[in-house]
This record gives sequence, structure tokens and C-alpha cells, in this order.
Amino acid sequence: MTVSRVINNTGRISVDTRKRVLSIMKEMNYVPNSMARSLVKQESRILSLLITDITNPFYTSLARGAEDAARQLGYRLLLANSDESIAKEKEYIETVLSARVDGVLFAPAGDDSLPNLRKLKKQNLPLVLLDREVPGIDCDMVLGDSKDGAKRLTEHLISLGHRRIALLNGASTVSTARLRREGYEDALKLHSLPFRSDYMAEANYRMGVTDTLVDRLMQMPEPPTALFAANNFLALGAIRALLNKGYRVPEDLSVVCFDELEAGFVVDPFMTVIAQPAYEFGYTGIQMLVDRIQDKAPAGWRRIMLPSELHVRKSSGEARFSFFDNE
Amino acid sequence: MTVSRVINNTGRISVDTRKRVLSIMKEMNYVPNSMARSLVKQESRILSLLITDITNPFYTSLARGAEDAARQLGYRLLLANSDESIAKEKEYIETVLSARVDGVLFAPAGDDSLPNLRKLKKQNLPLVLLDREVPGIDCDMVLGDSKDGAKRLTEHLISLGHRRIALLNGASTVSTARLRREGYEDALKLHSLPFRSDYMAEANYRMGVTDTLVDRLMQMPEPPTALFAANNFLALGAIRALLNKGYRVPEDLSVVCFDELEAGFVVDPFMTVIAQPAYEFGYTGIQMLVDRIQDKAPAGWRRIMLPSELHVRKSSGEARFSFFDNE
DNA sequence: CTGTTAGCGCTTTCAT
DNA sequence: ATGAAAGCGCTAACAG
Repeated sequence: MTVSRVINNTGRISVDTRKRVLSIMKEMNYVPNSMARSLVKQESRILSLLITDITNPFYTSLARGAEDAARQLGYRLLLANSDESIAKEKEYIETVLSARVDGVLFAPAGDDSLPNLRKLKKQNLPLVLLDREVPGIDCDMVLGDSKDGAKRLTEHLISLGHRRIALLNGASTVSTARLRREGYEDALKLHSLPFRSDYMAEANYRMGVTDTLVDRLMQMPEPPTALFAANNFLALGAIRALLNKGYRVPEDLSVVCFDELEAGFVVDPFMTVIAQPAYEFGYTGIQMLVDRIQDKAPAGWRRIMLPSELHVRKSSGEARFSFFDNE
Repeated sequence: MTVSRVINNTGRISVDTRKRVLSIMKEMNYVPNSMARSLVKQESRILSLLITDITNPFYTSLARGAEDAARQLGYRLLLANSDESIAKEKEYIETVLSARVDGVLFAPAGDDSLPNLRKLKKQNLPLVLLDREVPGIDCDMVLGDSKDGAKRLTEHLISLGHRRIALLNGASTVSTARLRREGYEDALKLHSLPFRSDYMAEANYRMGVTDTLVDRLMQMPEPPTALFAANNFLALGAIRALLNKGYRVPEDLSVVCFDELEAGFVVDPFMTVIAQPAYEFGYTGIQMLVDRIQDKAPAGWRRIMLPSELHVRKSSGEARFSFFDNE
């Protein structure tokens, strides 16, 4: 009818009819059905964002950025949470596919997300990968410089006099974990320090650190004097385990990590971190996605690498000498 | 066609046809269009959750609870974030209404959410209010016992010897803020302590505490020796301001608050809090909502009040005497 | 067991 | 400036 024209402010309509339509709309509490509209227009103006841990401030900041960008560009944002689970990710793919969203912002759980992502690509759905790369998938991406950040964090520890630096890493199936390890090894090499596999530990990014793991590290004949945790929650888990066991940070072990700790660091700015611009991850991601949807994007895939900052705080302190050290 | 029957596993279908259909579906990467389906079925199997601050661990835990419950009950969850803004809330209402979701879980920004909520009710959309009440709206609710929690927190301070206890409250347009103030006043009255309006301050729940505000409190002739903050972020903001100004917690000022601080308290369990079961807020809310949708709910409105726990930690210490005190 | 018809609420496109 | 017809992709209700 003419109603459609009124709603969409399109075509010529007499002032009178418009008024009448609007008043009747009010009267009967009419709300347009966006599904019906999407069905015929073949677009939903909905974008979707998948994060791996809604509990982690890195991802909530990212979500806020994505939300703001989406709103400004006239899209709605569907937010979902995979809990680092490939299975939930798969469910999620089904949903967004059948919901006919216009594009997807995707923080993959890891390399095993490949089949999930392939499915997405097969439908030609515009896709931007966030934070983590997945070998085998070519698409737009917004990443941090994990390798460089890890290197700077490790060098910070070395500059403090630490020679025995442990790495508490995420699963090696996640690109950021691999790169952070590389950066860590690079820094060691650069300063002629040996890489010791017994200083390596792996855990889930979602706070999967156990007391046992910390015990193993601290009860070695030559325990580390510093620990580089690959993300904020890993660091928190490690510190909790350390305190449980009666160790102090940084006196007994310096701890540094990737990603800011918002609430945590406010009480008493504590953690030395490489802070990534989480909000910009989301904001930039949505911009790239919408560019792609509206065919304003360049032909090739874009790969944006956002800079990070080293914040030195209290969790990292000077190494104290011991007879184990050679230097 | 027959395809619909295959997809929905409904009606009688020969094994052969089913196989053929499935294989062709695979071949052409067919994905059912859930909008078209919802259009005819008049239900979307989508629930929607609005929280006021995606950055606050209380709400992210709540969201995880809602997510889990929704998944288990066969619904999808659309997550959104109002930033405590009535305007964003309004936009959101438009969205969920036109998206024809089956029900809404709603944490209102405050009493001014009333028109927004009325709009929702006018469409007869099943609605569950979360965490905050709104005068004028009758519906299912999941709440915490703000008054009792505030009372217990205040009494904790009193039992520590504090007589001059300030209240840093949320906006008085939010029901929880009003109730927390009542609980605070009750505790004072019960212990024959005077209520002093100059010990009251108001700020936005989203970390809107300024150094000025803290200054005003601390530079009074009789400054408070303890501060009760109405939520976690208010406490964090206050502590940050205090540390900025060179005060120590709890030595110079004890600080306690509502709601847990997840990440924050892990580093070194610090804040004395009334912890609310955030996850259960979300989980229970979805259950009530789905009951309502499926007409399994009782006739009247249900109002569930979830219990909270007092966790005494380091941010609250014994009051030290001063000549200002009478007792 | 499978196909047909109709219609969910909208937006084209083409009349009037 | 307004209306009529057709169809987006699906399912309910009947045929066959």
C-alpha cells in the first residue's frame, strides 16, 4: 500500500495521506516487520560479531567498538560468544547463515575454526577475521602485532635483569599463541639467552591455569624469575596460583602479560602489560566489513595490524642475583 | 515442497527421497532462511537480552547465564548494550519489536525507562525485568535484595568500629540505588548513628567518580572513615581517585561495595563486597521468560529475589579512633 | 508418501 | 499521488 511509502519516506505522498497513515499507525501500535522487509529486499542490515570470551575485558571493549561503528553506519549488531569452543562456533555459523545477516565479524577459537570459516565463505558472506589468523582462510583481518608485543614484553624483563623467563602460552592451535612464542624466542636469541622448553607451559586462554602448573615451574632446580603470560587471564590465573602457594609478585616472580585488565588494574595499577587497542579492533573491523558489503573495499584482502603499547607497572621488578645465574 | 519436510523431520518421507534431498542440499550449499520461516510461523525462537553495561563483570556473567539457559531451551539470544542510556534503549526497543523476537530480558537504565517498557508491553511481548524495578511496570522480575545487602555491608563497617560512613550511590532514578540507600540508612538507624546528607554522593553506575567528589568527602572537617559504594565500578572509581590523591585503602578509608569484581579481585582478593549471583540472574530470567512464552507460567507476575553473599576482604579495616568520635 | 494452494508482511514494478 | 499485482522463502492445510 501507500503505507510502505510513508514508512520509508519514499515516493510522492500528499501531506494529508501521510498524516492519516501516521495517526492510524500510532493508533493500532503498528510496528513494521523487519523480517518481511529483509525477505524481499534480500538484506537485513544486521551484522554479527562472534567473540571467544565475553568475560574478558579485551573482548568486551572490542564489542563496544564494534557496536559503536555498526550503529554509526546504520547496522544492527548481533553479539555472540563462543567460549573458545569450536562446537559453539559451528552452531553460531548455522544461525547467522540462516538469519541472513549482511556480514560477520569473527574472532575464531583457533586453527580448527577452518571448516566453520570455509562454510561461511562458501556462502559468500562478507567476513572479517579478528585478533587471530586461521591458516587456509583469506579474508580481511584486524590483528595485533603479537610477535612484536611479545618481543617487547620479553625484552622488558631482560632489561630488568631476568635471565630465566618462563612462557605461559595459549594453545598452539591459536595463531596469537604461536606468534607470541616466536616473539619471546626472538628476544631470548637477541640477548643470547637459551630457549628452555621446560620453561614453557600451555593452557587455555580462558583462565585455565592450575596450581599444579605453577608448582612445576617454581619447584624446578632453577626456577624462573619471571613469567610472560600470553594473555591477561592467563596472568591472573598464574598470579592467583602463586599467591595460593605463598609466593609474592613481583618479589618471587615477575609477571607480565598481553592485554589490559581494566577493572583489575584500577584498584592499584599492577600488571605490566602490552595493551592492545581493543575498542579499535571492533571499530575497525566493522568499518572493513561494511566497506566490503557496500563494495567500497579494494579488490585484495586487507590486513590491518593495530599497534600496541607497553605499560610498565608493578608486577615486574628487578631480578635478584642468585648463584644459578651466570652473568 | 518435500524439502521442508526433510528439513524439519516432519511427516512421512521415504528414505530414498530424504537422501536425495539431503545430497542436493549439500551440493548447492543450501541454508534454510529462518526469516521466511519465522514470517509464516509467527515465531522467531529468538530471545533478546539488554544489559546496561557490557563492560561490567556483573552483566557479562549475567549474559553468560542467559546464553546458557537460552541455548538449553532451544532459543537464540540477541545481546545488546544500552550504556545506561534511555535513548539507546529506545532504539533497541524498535529493533526487537520489528525483529519480532519471542521475548525480552531487560535490565532497565532506570525509572525513565518507563515509556520504553510500556511500548514493549503494549505489543504484548513477554518481558522479564532484570536487576532493577521500574515503578509503573508490572511484569516478571529477577532481582537481588539491594536493601538487605546494603544493610549487611553497612553493618559490617559499623562492626569494624566505623561511625562516619559515606555512601557513594548510583542515580536515585535507579531502584537499586534507592534501596541500597534505604538499607544503608536502616543500618545507621539500628545502631543509633545519625544520617548525614553531607556523607552522601551520587554518580553514574558506569564509573562516573571524579577526584573532585572524593576530595569533597575527604576534606570535610569530619571526613568519613569508611565508604559504601553502591556498585563495583563506583568503588573502583573511588579507589582510583583516592590513590591519585595519596590516600590508602583501607588505612585512610575503608571501602566496600555491591557486586563482585571478577578479574580485579583475583590478583589479590581485595574488595569487601556483597556478591550477587550474576549468572543466575541471567539464567533464571531466561527460564521465566520461556515459561511465559510457552504459557507455562502462573497467572500472576513472579518476582524472584536472589540471595547475595557478604565477602569480607582487605578493603575494609578497623576504624581508628580520633577525637571526633563520641563513642 | 508427495505435491498443490495459499498466505505470512513487506517491496518492487507497473498501472492509473 | 495512489493502487494492484507479483513474489521474497517458507510452512499449514489439504489433496492426491
